[in-house]
Amino acid sequence: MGRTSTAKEKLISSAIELIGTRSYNAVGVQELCDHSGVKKGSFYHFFPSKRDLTLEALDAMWNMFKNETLDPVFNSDISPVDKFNAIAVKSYEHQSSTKDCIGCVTGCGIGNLALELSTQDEIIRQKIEQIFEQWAQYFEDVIVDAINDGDLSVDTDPRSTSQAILAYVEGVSLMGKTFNDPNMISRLSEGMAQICISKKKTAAGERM
Amino acid sequence: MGRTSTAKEKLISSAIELIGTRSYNAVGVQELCDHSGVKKGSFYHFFPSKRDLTLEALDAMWNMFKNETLDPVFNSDISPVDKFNAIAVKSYEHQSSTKDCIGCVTGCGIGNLALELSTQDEIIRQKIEQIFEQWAQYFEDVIVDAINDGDLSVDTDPRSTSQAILAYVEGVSLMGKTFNDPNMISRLSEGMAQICISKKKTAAGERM
DNA sequence: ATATTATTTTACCAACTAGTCAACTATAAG
DNA sequence: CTTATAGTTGACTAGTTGGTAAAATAATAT
Repeated sequence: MGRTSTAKEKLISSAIELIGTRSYNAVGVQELCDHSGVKKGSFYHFFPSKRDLTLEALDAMWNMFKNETLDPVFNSDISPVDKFNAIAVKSYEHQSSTKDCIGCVTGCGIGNLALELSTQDEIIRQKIEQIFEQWAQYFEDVIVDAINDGDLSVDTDPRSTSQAILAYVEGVSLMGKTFNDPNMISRLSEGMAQICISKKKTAAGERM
Repeated sequence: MGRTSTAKEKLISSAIELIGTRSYNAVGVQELCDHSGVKKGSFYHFFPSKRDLTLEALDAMWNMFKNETLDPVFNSDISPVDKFNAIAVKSYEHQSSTKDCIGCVTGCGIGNLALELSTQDEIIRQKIEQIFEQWAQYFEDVIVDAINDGDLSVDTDPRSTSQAILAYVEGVSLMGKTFNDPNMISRLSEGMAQICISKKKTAAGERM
């Protein structure tokens, strides 16, 4: 009943675009509305607050990333290494085309919000924590596979290793954004592979 | 001539504290002044803008980190691995005591500003890029030492490896802040060591 | 002791912030 | 066609933002 609207969806994609390329605090409700062609009264008809929009934008970002990147790669029938490589290639291509398009590397929209808001908004922090846990789960599953296939040492701890890989992915994004250089991302796959290598195998002889 | 003042120093340390635990855009000039016990007119006597304060705060953060953490560790006469371990331990201790003190893990103040402002303020982005380059240089030097000592494969590319380690350090900080858990940082040393391990068969040293 | 200069203070600004509200309008369902 | 309801609109807060201008004050070098 009543009339229908696309305002909510438009606001969410504007939030992804504007907050994603700048920051939460640098983008105001008014700008979000102008960019969406929505009046401020409508904004507050659909969202109790700017924070609630951001929470929904975070969900949308994560779903897009899952559907367009994670699921296609991790559901495909390729080797664990190739899965990491595929993620690295997709990440590079994404940052690279963003740079071509708007002139700057924007990094990971989720990681950006994580650093900006984790100490300021507990609800948003928890949402991002959940997203990161799901994201790391993709890595963990493939690490378990690799251990079972004998491609990785049985000494590898899947959980902490998957978190380390996610940390590395986020760190590389941060470097790419800071240097405004997509090429920073091209080292991603090599580093991910190295993090997987269990230390214990070399404990006897080598120092590092 | 004229009178002397500590206002500038007080403003810089307030900036490090307040912007470091929240964010650039979340902390206003007025709050910086109140926290320093300095009037706004004095603020603009010493700094042309909030951005200029931030630039000086960034310098101060980097110098503190160098003097208190990097130099003591990297100038000491311990093995490369132990140097990485020492950095990891100091990072953990710092985040841990911050959490005890103010209730949250704040991560790396420089990395926080990097993600918040890199796409918005080119001058600040460049300053952080320079800091990261100096920081990576510490890692690069020790990697070269390790190669010369035979502790690391001669195939290791010191430059890209040092950047990868810095990426990992920043990524781990990001995870620690997002999960609000200093224990995230304790995996730091293991990951750093693994990133150093060169895959001996890699074709050529890719650029970063 | 004075002139010089660095610093402090107060009051101010225009633009912007997130958020509110009540009147208005379009529409889908009965 | 009516009515209930979902969505739209524009005007409006109250507080904050970064930044300015000029007068007042304190210290220092001469």
